[in-house]
Amino acid sequence: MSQEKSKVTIYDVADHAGVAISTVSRVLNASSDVSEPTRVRVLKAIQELEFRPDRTAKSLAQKATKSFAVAIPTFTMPFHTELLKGIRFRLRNQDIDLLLCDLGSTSPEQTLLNFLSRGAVDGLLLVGVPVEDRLVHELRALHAPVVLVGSVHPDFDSFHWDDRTGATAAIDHLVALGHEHIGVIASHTESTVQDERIDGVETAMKRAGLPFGRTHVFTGQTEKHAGFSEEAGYEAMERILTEAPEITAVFAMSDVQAIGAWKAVRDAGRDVPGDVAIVGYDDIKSSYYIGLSSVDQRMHWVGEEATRLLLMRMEGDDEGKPLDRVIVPELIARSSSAPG
Amino acid sequence: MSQEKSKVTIYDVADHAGVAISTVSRVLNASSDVSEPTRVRVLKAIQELEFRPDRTAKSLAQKATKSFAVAIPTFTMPFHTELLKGIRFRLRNQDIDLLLCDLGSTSPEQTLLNFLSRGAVDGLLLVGVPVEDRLVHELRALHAPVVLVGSVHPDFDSFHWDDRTGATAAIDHLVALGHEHIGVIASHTESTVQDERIDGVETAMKRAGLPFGRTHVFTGQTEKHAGFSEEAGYEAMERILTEAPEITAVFAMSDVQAIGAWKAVRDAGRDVPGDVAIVGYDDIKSSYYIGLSSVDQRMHWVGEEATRLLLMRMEGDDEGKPLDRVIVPELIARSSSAPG
DNA sequence: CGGCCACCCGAGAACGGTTTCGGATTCCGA
DNA sequence: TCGGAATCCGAAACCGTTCTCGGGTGGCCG
Repeated sequence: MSQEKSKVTIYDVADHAGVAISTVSRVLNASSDVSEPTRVRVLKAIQELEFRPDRTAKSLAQKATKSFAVAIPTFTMPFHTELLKGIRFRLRNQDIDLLLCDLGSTSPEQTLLNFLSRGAVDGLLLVGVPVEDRLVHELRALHAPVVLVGSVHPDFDSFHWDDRTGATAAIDHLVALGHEHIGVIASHTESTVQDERIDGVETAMKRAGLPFGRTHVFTGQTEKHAGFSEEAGYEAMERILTEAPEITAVFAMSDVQAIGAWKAVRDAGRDVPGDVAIVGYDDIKSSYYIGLSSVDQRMHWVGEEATRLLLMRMEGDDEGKPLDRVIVPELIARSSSAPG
Repeated sequence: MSQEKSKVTIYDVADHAGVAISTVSRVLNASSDVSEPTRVRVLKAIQELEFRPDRTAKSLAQKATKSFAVAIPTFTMPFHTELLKGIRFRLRNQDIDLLLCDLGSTSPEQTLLNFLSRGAVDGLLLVGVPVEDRLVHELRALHAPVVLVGSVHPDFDSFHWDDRTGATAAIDHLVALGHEHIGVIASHTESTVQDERIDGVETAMKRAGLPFGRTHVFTGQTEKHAGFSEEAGYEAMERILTEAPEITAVFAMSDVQAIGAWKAVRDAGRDVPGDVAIVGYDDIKSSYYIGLSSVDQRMHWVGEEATRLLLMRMEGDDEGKPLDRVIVPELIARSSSAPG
């Protein structure tokens, strides 16, 4: 057991095999241009010395890292899990490493800029971050392909959702069940995503000839997770039950909020869907377990496709214009909004 | 807008500022030994050229990547999510990147070996992989600190669970509720973890003077996720309901299986916990939502602490013997095993 | 006025690979 | 027998940093 302290390099292998380092390199990269006898000699030397090429050096020389990053605010949120599963699925036996950059919920922008300033990645999957001018500039400086998920920009490939239609589907469903007074549980933060969904709600309600206004939107006061938490949903529902008892159906901006709302209804001694029907958004795994109706964004599929596209770009497939794919969410009806 | 095609290097900056590259490097690394006037001159040059130091080159020169990997079989499994949250929590504002190596459920060993052969990381958090001799050798070749989670080896730091006690706690709980015929839902794969838990069950049953044997262990036939899936739990429960109707309480090896079992009970027109009480394992988020009793492994805490230790090791803190921390799981009683 | 010590900064050698370029063999047909 | 192409392989440049070492200032003291 020759317990070498220092790392064995390509030079050691070359010495041991009696060849030049370039030959060793050729063997490593399965290049042709090397005769069988010397090939096995080098291979034997590699074996005996237990040589492992250094990843960093290789990256520097080849100007490629064989890895890409997915930057995402709080990757452990339940609805991102499905996305990650999709990414991972596409990556199986691909010999490409995945760098996870969690942007945190506080200042995603800053974290991202900080991260990008390093250029150590062959591609970037940017999830759920609105792309502003300053950011565009930085992304270009990456000199690597970028695929956007959940946001749009003319300069980059993107996958994003038709939030308006998603919300409309939820409302149409509730209206079809006979509900006339529908409340919305939203987060207290500003976001275009949320605005569009509320817009969709308004459209659907108007189309059904039902009243809807800002007074039908409720929020919890909890700061946790920017108002997307279970607690926030619980609080919002409490307010609905006391301030707007005429409401018989609730549409929440996320399943997590919806779950909180459900709990509030139960704690108030009321019944779901008997007294209040509930529809959430995201269709996380738990919703399936507990029977919460929800709007499915096809997260897994998006993860897969976005990764596929990114890999293509990373292999140099430029083919003109950036792609802009719009995903239309679909409602999944379950027991939390069952009829009757 | 000087749209440089090629990347701007430290040489360009040096030229532009009229200094040597070593000086630029000094400025970058906040070293002293550089006078204020030249410092601002270099800084200005960096600004104007929008210079970003290359991460790969830096890593090569410094022999450090400022990143570590967590290798884990299927990182999207719900009970790993909490672990990742803990890791991430410990990493906030740390300027250390996280490399995710998903080992897949098929041949984790091989994937890991393949991944390690690259040595591009300052440390490794190895989760849920039994450490055999061949692997030990490879891990040493990493020349980087390794922290084990969910397995043990005398040569490495490790965090692992006292599965025996965890199982015992679950059984004690059910026994205390008056159950005398208790079934176990297990996966059909071999694993020391599972063996130890079943061992714990036996001990607890024996202590309570109740019968227990291999005939009380049930599995589903689904191959999905090596029998740790919801489907497998469902199938196992079906078998229990028909083959062993005397059983009034079930202990499942994972919450996911328990959820499947619950569904099977419901589909059979029976009641939880009235007809069958259920206790799971892992305490995933969904369990909290649906009221499933479970054994908590303190995943978040473990993730935090393991990361903390790894970071310490990465900073060169060797301090003698590897640490071996045993975590004692605790039972969380909820409605799926409520009395009466 | 000479010597010594800080203080800055530049030259150049690493770091561990890839890749271009050209030289030395060998093989073959003329 | 010789020219030329094909085949293998070595020398050296290169990737973009860090870091060691040493040299040139200027100030201060004897």
